[in-house]
Amino acid sequence: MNEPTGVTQKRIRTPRKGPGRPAAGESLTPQEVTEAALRLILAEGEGALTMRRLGEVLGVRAMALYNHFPNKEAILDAVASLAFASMPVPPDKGHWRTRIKGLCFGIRGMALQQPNVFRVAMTRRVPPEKALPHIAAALSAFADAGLPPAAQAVAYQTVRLYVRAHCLWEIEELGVHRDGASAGFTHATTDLSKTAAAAKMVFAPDPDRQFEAGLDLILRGLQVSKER
Amino acid sequence: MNEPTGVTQKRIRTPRKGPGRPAAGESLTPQEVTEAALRLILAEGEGALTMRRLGEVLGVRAMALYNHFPNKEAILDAVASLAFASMPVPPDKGHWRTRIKGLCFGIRGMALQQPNVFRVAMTRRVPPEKALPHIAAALSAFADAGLPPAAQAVAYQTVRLYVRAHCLWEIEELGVHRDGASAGFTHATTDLSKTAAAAKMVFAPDPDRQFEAGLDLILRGLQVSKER
DNA sequence: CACCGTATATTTACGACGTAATGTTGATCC
DNA sequence: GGATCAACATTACGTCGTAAATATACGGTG
Repeated sequence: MNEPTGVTQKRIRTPRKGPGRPAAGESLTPQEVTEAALRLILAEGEGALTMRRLGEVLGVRAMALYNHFPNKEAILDAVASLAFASMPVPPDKGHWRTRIKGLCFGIRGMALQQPNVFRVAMTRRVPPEKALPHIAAALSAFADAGLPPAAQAVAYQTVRLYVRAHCLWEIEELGVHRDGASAGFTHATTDLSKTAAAAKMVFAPDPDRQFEAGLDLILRGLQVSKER
Repeated sequence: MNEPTGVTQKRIRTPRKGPGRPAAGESLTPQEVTEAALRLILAEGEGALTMRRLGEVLGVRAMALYNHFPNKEAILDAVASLAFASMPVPPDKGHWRTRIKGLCFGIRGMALQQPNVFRVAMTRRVPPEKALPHIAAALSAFADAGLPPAAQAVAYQTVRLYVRAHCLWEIEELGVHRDGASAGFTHATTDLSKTAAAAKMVFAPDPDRQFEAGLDLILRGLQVSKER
């Protein structure tokens, strides 16, 4: 039940013997703490992030962390910001449609590769300036699509919410559980078959196509409102 | 810090004196437990749902609950199912568009009236048969819109994810916090004004219009794919 | 009526959690 | 070279979910 996950979390520094100030240049920084927390979450899920555990990874007792962060919440916020900053932002070149889709697929890529980190990043509220590159890129694309500002805002928010929800749903349904282990597809096609063959599709395991299809659906609506 | 919330949680039955089997007809049922848990969450948020606290409300020690549920997770799952069952399902009459919108607005209504319960219901995975009425109603409407089964599935999933994400975002942004208290609108219009006037809209406090606009955007795309 | 198994509760206890409060050390500055 | 202070350790508190052991009353069976 509590077996090691295979991913070994290296201690960054060997634990110190007694109390007192550490040797010169051996002091902890918020960056180190944040990155260690991110690695811990990446490997074993948010549930594995414990003050004691994080301290252990950093070669320090739990309470030492409170010199750099006011509480655990703040550490998680920092992790979320860091994760957000690591998401790709494609350049402002090409058709607006491909730009938007590139943005969305980039986000989904991170969701699939680092589901635990993604979940933390999406669950917490992140300061808007961390997301500013993405916002700017999206709005620029929607502007190039010929949308007036108000419609840009609606489009951005709609796409953003859809992408977020789909990715969270996908990593949840794929059984990437909160605490590291991964399970098989649950394939919830119980006896919905009588409702419609379509119902099967709703829970069917083709997330790639579903993601793109939903995205295209939204962008199609955009196209229409542009043409009017 | 620990002040009463104004909403008093009544004890359903007075606590018993000693151990042993309760008098006839005084035994707990899973329904009672589930409903009490829902009331607790409704009034004070998921964070207030504690085995001890729930037991207290039911006039019982915490461990007594383990006779009816294997663990706390199961109780939360039951609450989620109960909440899901309480969501309105409009009848299959009228234009498909108004039916879909009615469905969505009904869900959002519950989200705004019972944000804490809604969050629990949306956060946990609920057995598909509990959502079957909604699924059936939505698919029926999309079928009436002339969509083939595959497109019905895409439309359903897209709308579902959007509605869920918007409602969660809204109750989060409106400051209905996880543990009962409500804060003001944070109005995160820091210095994004330089990006575009549209950026302001993204975070602007008009959730009603935003919700409907996003929904219309998606349904507009649907209309197009129907006409082809 | 006496008896007993079973369902339901209480009691006690364990380990893990976040963190408040306090103690201890080494580096740095006047 | 003593005082200051930053960064750690230590101890402790209250809370959590829940495992294990125990006690009681009801429903059958003799």
